[in-house]
Amino acid sequence: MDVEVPRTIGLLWGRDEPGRRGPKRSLDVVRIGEAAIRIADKDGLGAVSMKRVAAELGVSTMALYRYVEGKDDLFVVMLEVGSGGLREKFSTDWRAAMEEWCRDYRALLFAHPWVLQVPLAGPPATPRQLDWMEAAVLGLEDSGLTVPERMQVLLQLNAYVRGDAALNLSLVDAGMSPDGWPRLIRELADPERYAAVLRVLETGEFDKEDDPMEQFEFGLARILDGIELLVESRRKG
Amino acid sequence: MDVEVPRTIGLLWGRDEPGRRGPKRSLDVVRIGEAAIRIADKDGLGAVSMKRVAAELGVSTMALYRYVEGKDDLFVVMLEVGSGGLREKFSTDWRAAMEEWCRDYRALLFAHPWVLQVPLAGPPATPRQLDWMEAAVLGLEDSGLTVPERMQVLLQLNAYVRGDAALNLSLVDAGMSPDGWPRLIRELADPERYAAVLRVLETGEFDKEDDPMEQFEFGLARILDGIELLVESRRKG
DNA sequence: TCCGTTCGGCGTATGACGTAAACAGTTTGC
DNA sequence: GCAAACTGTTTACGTCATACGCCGAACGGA
Repeated sequence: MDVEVPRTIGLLWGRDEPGRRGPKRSLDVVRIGEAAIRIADKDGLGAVSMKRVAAELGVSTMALYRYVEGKDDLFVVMLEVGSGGLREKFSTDWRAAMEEWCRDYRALLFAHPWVLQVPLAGPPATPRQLDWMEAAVLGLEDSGLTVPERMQVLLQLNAYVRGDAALNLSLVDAGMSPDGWPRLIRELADPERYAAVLRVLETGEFDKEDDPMEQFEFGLARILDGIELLVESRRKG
Repeated sequence: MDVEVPRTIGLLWGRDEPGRRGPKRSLDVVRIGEAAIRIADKDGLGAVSMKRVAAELGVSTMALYRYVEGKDDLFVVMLEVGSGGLREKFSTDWRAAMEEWCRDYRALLFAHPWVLQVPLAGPPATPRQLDWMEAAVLGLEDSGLTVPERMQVLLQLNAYVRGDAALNLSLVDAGMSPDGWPRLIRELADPERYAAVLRVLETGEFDKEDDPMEQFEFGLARILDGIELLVESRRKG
């Protein structure tokens, strides 16, 4: 009835076999992950190559393969090591707790934009990933929601935070001036077929850049409003 | 005051310069995009290489560069060509319209899972991408929401549909049996530190696989509930 | 009609990438 | 001390995106 645990995931859980024979190891998965993260933070996920990470550590490329099965594995390690920043104590009120959770998450994504580009391979299975999940599940525990409903809430919040961050970061990433996109659309779009979009652009509400944080909080409040409806219906009915 | 339009985006808007001298072109961006999509649908986005796309079209690798500036550009074309499936007529009621929009979007993502993996480079700027936006904006037009609020709603729905699809598809992708993940967690997670998560797993609500479509609709309804609150507050107050 | 310009498709070449395999040096257990 | 086990390195291979130069096709002007 044993579960087959992928090797690197085991390592991240501290399941390191004690050293026996041979030379001492000069690295460990965490240091490798930190080096990769340093590169990704500076030059983007695309700049993370085995060679570059090895160089950052002053070691040959192939040395990494003693600690990590391959590049996919390296991504797993990066996600784990880079997923800090979760606060210790959350509010007891479920709504406040969820707000805090989302803000922490958002801060993480803005600090490490590459997280959004890592091709995710399955549900969370490493300690810090689970820390995030634990905090969220715990925060919802006194909400009165059923278990599937709580999972649904998690999905929604997770998706919202990621979506918001992805949009804001991609704008920066595309190197567009704030009014670059509206100008482009006005130039290209057939005014009849895209009447509604153009009408929105004409209001000028796009050019004046609202505070992204404010936008984020507004949307979050709306989502939590919806969830609160559900919570209340579960409490009453 | 001219706007600099990226070459391939111009092509997609039909801004093809009329043929002049030289041999007739044997391809066009749309056929290239279709070939790439055929490959991505079958073997994933990772299998889309210039060589492979060219082979699919019975042409040499370098021929593609006459139509597409590079691989990033190819992705833009793929997104554009693959973004069909939007219905013609939407309900006039904003909520029903948004439901239809989300369902169409979800269907698209399940038909072409690679869409979620394409590194997106900026806001939508091609015809079909804008069709989606037009439909959504139009659907919200009689909601009474302000323009920024409508954009917020769009972001939320977009994020939710993508997040839901990403989760469901990544589970399939990781090749996990339905109970694979819970088993793994139970094996690895410290029962004290991850008490809440483990409590959720114990309910067994995870192993029995709910209909994903039903889950999707449930979550969507909750989000729309939240938006409806906002709509009503704008109508009354 | 003919020629020069222009352009489409192809072949080759380059440098980066991920990683398999063989190797050499070091530590440990017997 | 010797062999096993384990370390990091070197070399090598196949694949990738793509820069460059060539050839021949098609058209415009003469």
